[in-house]
Formats: sequence, C-alpha cells, structure tokens
Amino acid sequence: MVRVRFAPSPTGNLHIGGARTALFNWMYAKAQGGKFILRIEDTDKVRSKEEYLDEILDSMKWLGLQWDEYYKQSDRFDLYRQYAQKLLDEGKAYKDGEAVILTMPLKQIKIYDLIRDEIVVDTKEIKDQVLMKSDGSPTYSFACVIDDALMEISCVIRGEDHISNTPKQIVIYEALGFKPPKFAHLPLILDDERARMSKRAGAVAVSDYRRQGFLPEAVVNYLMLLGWSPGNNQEKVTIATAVKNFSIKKVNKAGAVFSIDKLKWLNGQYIKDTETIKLVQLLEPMLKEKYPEKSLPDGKTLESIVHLFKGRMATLADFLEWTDFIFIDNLEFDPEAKEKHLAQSRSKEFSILAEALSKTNDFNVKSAEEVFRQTVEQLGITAGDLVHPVRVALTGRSVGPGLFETMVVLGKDKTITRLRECFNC
RNA sequence: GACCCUAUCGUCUAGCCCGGUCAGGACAAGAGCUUUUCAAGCUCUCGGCACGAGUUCAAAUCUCGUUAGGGUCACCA
Repeated sequence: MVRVRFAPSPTGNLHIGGARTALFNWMYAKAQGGKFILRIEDTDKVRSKEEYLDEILDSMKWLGLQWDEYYKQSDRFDLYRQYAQKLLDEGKAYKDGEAVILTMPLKQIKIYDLIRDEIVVDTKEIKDQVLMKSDGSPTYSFACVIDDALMEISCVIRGEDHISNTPKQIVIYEALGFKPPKFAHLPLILDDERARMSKRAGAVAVSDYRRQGFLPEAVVNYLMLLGWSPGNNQEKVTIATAVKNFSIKKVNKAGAVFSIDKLKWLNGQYIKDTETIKLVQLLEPMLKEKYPEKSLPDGKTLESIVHLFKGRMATLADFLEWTDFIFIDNLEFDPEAKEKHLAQSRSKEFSILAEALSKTNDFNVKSAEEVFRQTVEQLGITAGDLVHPVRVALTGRSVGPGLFETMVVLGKDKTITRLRECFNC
C-alpha cells in the first residue's frame, strides 16, 4: 500500500515550495491509488500558531490537495516519550539533564532515494542526536521517524534540504527497530539569485498568489512543471493528466528557478479557458471588497465586462486594475496618457461626438462605431486622431480593449458625461 | 571549513537509463502580420549540452577529474 505524507510545520504560511512538495506527494499517491496523509508538525510550542495552521489548511484546500488522513504531532507527545524511554532502557540513548540523546553508532548509512539513487554517508560525520528536548517535547527527527514508521509511510517525499537529515533519521529507525521507508528528495525552488526561495524574493506564500488573482489550477500546473515534465512538450497540463503520467523517477535532480513570468502566462491561459460566468463568480467578491460603497452592475453587465477583459488579463488583479474606470466616479488620469492625448483641447470634437452619441437609441458596439465614424468624417479627421483622446477621456488610460466595446461597457450616460466634462464644457 | 546534492538556451524543460536524429518545446527577448491603442493571436529570429581528460568508429548521453552553484552542519522544523 502506497502511503505518503506532507508534514508542514505551522510556524508560517504554506510556502510555495511546501505546496509543491505537497503536490508531488499527492500526485504520487493518486498515481498509485495510495493514501495522502497530512501531518502537522507542531512540536515547537513557541513558534507554532493556530492562524498559520488555518492558513495552511485553507491553501491546501484551495489547491485541491485533499488529504485522506490527518494527524497533529502535539496530540502524540506520550508516544514519543514512550519510545524515548524504550531507547533509554535499551541503552541506545542517554540522558543529559532532562534531554534524551541518541548514541550515534559508527557505520555507513545507505539511503535509497528514488530520485537520486543511492546516497552513502558515514555516521562519523554526525553527532549524537537529541531525541527529546529538556522541555519534554520531541525533536523534529525523532517525532518524524516515529510517525512515519507508525503511519506506515512507504515513501518519504520531501525537499532536498532534508537529505542531510536522512542518515540521522535512518539511525533512529534502526535504533527503534523500524524499517526505513523509501525516500525521494525533491530539488529546491530557487529565487533569481539561485538561492532557496525566500521572502525577499517577493510572494512566497500560496495565499499571496491567491490574493493576487492566480487560479489554483494555474498554480498547481506551474508547480508541477518545476522539476517534472509530462514529456510531451505540453505546458498546460491538468492535474488529472499529470497524475496519469506521473513518475517520481522522472523528477529532476537540479534546483529550479521560480519564474513569475511563466506563472502569469500560464494563469492567463487558464483565465482565457475559464467560462466567463465562472470568472464573474470569482471576481464579484473581489470587486465588492474593492468598492464596498458601490452597488455592482447586474450579472449580465458584469459578464460582458469580464468577457471584454478576459483575453488580456494575466491575473484577476489585472481585471480590478484595468476596469476601475467603470466603477469609480472621479477618473484618475495616467499622466503620460493625458500628456500624450489630451494636451491639446478636443472640446469641440468631444462635444460633437457626445451630442451625436446622445441621439442613438440603441447604444451598442455597432451603433457607437457608426456614430463615431460619421463624426470623424464630418470633422475631417482620421479615426485614430480621435480614438486615442477619447479612450483616455473615458478610461484615464491610453491602452485597453476596443474603444466601442469600452464605450458600451461604460454605458451611454457615463460615456457622454465624461466626454462633455473632460474639458469642462 | 566539513559533509552531501547538482550541472542542456537568460529561465522551466525534452533528450541521458538502452551512445549514432540540423539538441525539441515553453516563458522571456527581438522582428513581422493583424489592429483605433495596448494586450491577445499567428509567423519568424535570437539563444544552450560548464570545462578538461578518458572509453568508443561515434559522447549532451558512459567514466574520472576540475570548476561553479546549492543544501546541511540547532534541545527550529
């Protein structure tokens, strides 16, 4: 029976690297019809926080990494104490004050690693290991070994930073009379400096990416591609397909630099392929949060707005940023856009256009364009001459979707008002 | 410093196990098409087997070494 576990410590938010470790464990379990266990390693009473636990659980669910069994090490302290006593009784460990320390036997330890093959370490490089701290709590390695053994974990899949813990833990397995599991040490996720990803490199918590408007499918997809590939040149891979093709032996050995650009691109792909209605559901609460005072447009209107921006946004946050002109009353102009397109007064053109638009009965993309083109012709200027100033007048920006779609989404009244008020006429 | 891990375009990677395809794809970058702008989309371009030996008719692929990067050396996990 394949049994794997993800064992986060609630001393911080779920890190993007931790999420990938969880994902690989999850995929490995699913690929082999095994069980995925979530074990909270909260033996450090001082640093563990309830809020971090909640955040980790939330992020796991958001990513879709449902677990089959759940344990908390803080519930199991008696167990660790019993095993410590056993080692004491057998003379394999000794006491130093209240602490229990394992005597390191001199020997060669062989780790069988599914990704790196055999790793051999001589225990002469390792000091005696503390098993129980003076305060009565177990050390990481001790609790980890007992739990992995008792929970019958068949393969420990974790980050490369644990390689040097592994021989120490194998010694503990042997002292306890347990059979060590298989191991698989994943390469680390690196920052731009090729060092292990840390907070100064930007967003590092899964919840940060969630807040920034990344879709869980895209995050999962991106993460699985760091150190693994389905091998068919595909970039957009659903988790179901990945599970079908997954093999831990095909995981890379070298660290992988995290690329926010590629994540954004992938996220954009997912957004494009997501049904508009679904996006509206995701965006609505975000809009409510951003504009608590406003009443949002009805579903149909919202849908047309989302539809208009769907193909161009990389994150949901982009939508919020780009559509502010629809929701705010006092437009803020991008200084550069204003300088470029509104430096010269267009009050005559704008008022003529506003007047013409006001006469349209059915204000839609087609009619707006017709009116616009007639006005331009009447004024003897080119469409381009007026398009850009009008866009800036309506949205505050020089870039955006098609002008006529933008007008319709803004609504007839606001379009006309903004044209008229632009130069205070 | 000691020990351990690693090394294909700027980045993520396919190929490596079972030597012989112009070393393939994606992101980024550059160019073009399209367009009222930007983005998207499509087409094209740029760009890589860290280095040195060895084995072999033949090495990205096997072996050794060098160099470089990373990780770990806690009564933190």
